[in-house]
Amino acid sequence: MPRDGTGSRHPPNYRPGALRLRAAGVRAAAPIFPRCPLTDVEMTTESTDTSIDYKDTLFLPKTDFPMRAGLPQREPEWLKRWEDLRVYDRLRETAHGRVPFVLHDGPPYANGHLHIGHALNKVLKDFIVRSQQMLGRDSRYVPGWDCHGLPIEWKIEEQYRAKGKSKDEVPVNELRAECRRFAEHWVGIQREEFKRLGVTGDWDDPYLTMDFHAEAVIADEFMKFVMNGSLYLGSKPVMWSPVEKTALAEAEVEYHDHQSHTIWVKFPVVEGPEALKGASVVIWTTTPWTIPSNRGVAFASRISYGLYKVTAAADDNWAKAGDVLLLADPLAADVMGAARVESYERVGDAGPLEGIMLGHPLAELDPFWAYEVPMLEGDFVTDDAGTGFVHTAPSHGLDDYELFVKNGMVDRMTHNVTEDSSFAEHVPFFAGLAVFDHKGKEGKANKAVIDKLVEAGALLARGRMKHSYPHSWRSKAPVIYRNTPQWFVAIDRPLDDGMGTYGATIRERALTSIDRLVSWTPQTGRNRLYSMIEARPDWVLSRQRAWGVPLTCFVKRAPDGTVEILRDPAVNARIKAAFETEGADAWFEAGAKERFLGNDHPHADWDRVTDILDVWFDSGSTHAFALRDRPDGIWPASVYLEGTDQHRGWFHSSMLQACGTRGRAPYDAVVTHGFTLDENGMKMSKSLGNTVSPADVVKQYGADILRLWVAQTDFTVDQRIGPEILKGTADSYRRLRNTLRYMLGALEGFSDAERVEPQAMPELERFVLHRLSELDGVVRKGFDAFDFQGVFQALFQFATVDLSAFWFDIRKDALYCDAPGDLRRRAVRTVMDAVFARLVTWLAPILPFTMEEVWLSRFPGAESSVHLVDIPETPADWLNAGLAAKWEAVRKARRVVTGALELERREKRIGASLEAAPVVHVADPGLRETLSGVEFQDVCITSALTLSAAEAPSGAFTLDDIPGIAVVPTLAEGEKCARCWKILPDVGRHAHPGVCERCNAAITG
RNA sequence: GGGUCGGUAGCUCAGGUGGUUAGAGCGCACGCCUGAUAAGCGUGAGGUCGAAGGUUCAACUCCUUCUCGACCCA
Repeated sequence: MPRDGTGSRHPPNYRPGALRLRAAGVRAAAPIFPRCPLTDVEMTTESTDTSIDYKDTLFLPKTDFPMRAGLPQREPEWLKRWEDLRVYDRLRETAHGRVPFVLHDGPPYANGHLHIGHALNKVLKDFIVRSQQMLGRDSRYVPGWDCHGLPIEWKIEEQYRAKGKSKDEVPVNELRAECRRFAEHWVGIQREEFKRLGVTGDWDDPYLTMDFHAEAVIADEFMKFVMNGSLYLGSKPVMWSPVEKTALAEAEVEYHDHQSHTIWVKFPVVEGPEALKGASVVIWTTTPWTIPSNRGVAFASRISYGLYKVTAAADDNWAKAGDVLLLADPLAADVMGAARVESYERVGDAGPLEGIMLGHPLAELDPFWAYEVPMLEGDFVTDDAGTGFVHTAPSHGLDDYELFVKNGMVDRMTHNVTEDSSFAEHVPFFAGLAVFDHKGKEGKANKAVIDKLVEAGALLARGRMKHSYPHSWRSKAPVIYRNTPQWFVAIDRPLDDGMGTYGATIRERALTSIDRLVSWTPQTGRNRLYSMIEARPDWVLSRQRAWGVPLTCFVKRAPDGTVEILRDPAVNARIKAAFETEGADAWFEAGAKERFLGNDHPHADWDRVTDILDVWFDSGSTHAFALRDRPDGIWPASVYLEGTDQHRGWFHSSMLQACGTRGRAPYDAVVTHGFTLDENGMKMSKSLGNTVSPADVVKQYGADILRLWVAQTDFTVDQRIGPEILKGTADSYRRLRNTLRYMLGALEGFSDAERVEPQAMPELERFVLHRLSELDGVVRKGFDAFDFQGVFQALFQFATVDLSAFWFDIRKDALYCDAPGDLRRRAVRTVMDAVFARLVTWLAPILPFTMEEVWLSRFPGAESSVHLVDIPETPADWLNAGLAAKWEAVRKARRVVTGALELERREKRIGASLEAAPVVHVADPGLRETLSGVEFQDVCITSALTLSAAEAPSGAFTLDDIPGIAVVPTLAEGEKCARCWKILPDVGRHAHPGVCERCNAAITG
């Protein structure tokens, strides 16, 4: 359709509803402007003064704030600025005396670059730290690093091997020094990577678990366990590589297929109900070599067991007619099949199995095995494979071991297998025979055991099977479970330490803390930690490694095998003092024993323990040296925040450690986040090529986009990230950025002199104040509940729906065209200023870079920073529920008008809404009065608008969900004001010929 | 294999104790504006609420099973 660009542009065939309106005899109830039916409108009139450009007389938004952010380039500039301004330190000075809030940092491990999980974690922490600060607290954050441990030690060993050296040739403290250098290197790198994300904190003085003070405190905390009697020397099965003759951690193990023997073995009932006399319990195992170390048989009471009698079998068969076997009912047929039984019958139920005693299958051959084998309830027993009974060797399996711990039978641990997986000298028949040889190939042990079982008549069947089996990832050789001496902390031993408020034992204190002292976000975390701590066995503290804090204690071994632990505060004090100045290396120096024992204890009697502490003890102790011992510290921490995997990790070890040394949890609140997956909800992996690294996001989009992604996601469960999602995040960012940009433009030159009191404002502005007050509550509550998603969503919707699409759109006219002294325009700018002050500070914890840019654009200055201010108070009396309800109704009515205009636009009868002057039929008198009081033509952005009490003519526009309102569109009468673009009848009657009355006055001044 | 948690439009999320045609924003399509312009406004199309059973007058909401995914453990 042709356009002349000068005024009204009604097509010749325009058929307005006005005719119908007139025909229906409707009279406008409250005409705002004279209105004329469209049939009376003349065709396009040439404007008389097209030569005059009134644009310069308008007050258009003015700002240098760029529409496009260029975050990747510009963010480093803000970082530099914050560093120069010493923002974090300055806040510490000015916030002194406020209510303290301390998020205690869970230390990441100092190796490798950051991945997306690190970024999520630290950004969430930063949301908390910044929001708490701006909410009026003294919010401190000291980042930390976990520096000891196996992964770093391996790296150094690898370097040695590459040079053809063995780590055994290297003096311990030389190795430790290498490890320290390695950790230092990565702490430096990670620190810069974290800072790049905009994370604020005491980056100049972080805590490291390898700081001398930290090592001294960790040792000191350990010695508290020595002194309170909870430490003991025990024995526990660990993954053991016979080839390398070393224990392996789970991470050092990989699973490959392995060909194993399978055997079905009979254990005769020697003590039990009459019905079971002469019967045998049948077990199935893939590790025949563990049979000589058998100490029990596990069953599950939820499984149904039966007594089965063999009625026919070949004469040369191991299973003979007349044998009575106990088997799980669902598995009986399988077992009989494997045993090549020709026929059998079920002769009865097994009955209760608790308390039944079995004999060892090799007991007949040698008194070595003449002990009772108890039947024990084990919840790990299943009836989907095997026999429904599990042969239990507490020294060679974790389930087995824990079952014995649970039943108080750890004294029955065996020591039958030596370092190279061969049987010890004291084991009859098998001494010297190995499970795996020095190359990891099958040894002679399994075959020998099977032969002896046959000889004893205890074998029911045998076979071979291929299954997934753990191997050393270094030698690729299969591993075994083997018990080794280890140091434990007793979880259930009552501690006489005067800290019994929440329980006598570590477990009691932990469980009470979980229930009564700690708040959980999300709530599911409570149960998770509770059930873990409720069920966990004693804490194994010792590792046979070099890079860590040693178990600083001395032992005396008595000839009967018992072990005494030295408990001397003077010795402990010497150790701590040495560590403070020299670090834990002091323990490994020559002469350390003599130095620490001093003259109080015969040096020959005592041995120095050379194991190092589980790194979980290090990080579990961070609350002692990073909170308690820092001048800026408080205890307990306000909050700990980590991934859900840390229920098993840091939350757990910190809890145990603190319950042993302080009698309660070291935190008041725990926040957990899920894991970050790819766009399809799959785990990220290099091989799948679906990884997203924080560095890539920062480079492509900027840190604020990554932070925005965090804010938009529900962090309490697993989140997704990927190209499409990030693109969406960047879109949201742009939308928000432009809204802020518009405010900057609209506020240009605003001064206090312009301010208007709320009472003097139009209702629309007071409605916006109401929304601010409402949002203030949402933001404060949301930040305190760590609900960043809720906060951001509320603010984003406010910015797009209430501001951009509604208030800004309506008030553009006032902002651009009203005279500067006009009360309405002043009210708009006053409210705009209030919106700005809040929106920018509310968003500052989430988008620190962009909000700083926005802030500086308005308040430039060398000392200016949004991060030095608080979220402003919002007057409670801005809240006005009545007004909110009223504007809810107004906006509904507006929707009907815009709907009607849209139809006109579709039909090409209008373009801009200012071309229209609709008649709005409102059935409800109350609503009609409301609309007449709010300058509804402004709200609808039409040049004129008529409210009518009359019944709507048929054909008037309505919306199903908004009854009682009908709209008849008509065209605005008059000429287009060359300045405000409204079509008004008075245009041409003023000194400035092409403009309306208002504009004429505005120009004239 | 066990335990825990989760699966609502293309994307990010809302949907008290079960109750009218399942909502929002973004994106997309279309239209408008051209004085927020690599912007702004409007309208619209998108969902068998992971699947199948069951309880109920009524289920996205309760139960069971299955499936997919994640974490922890084995």
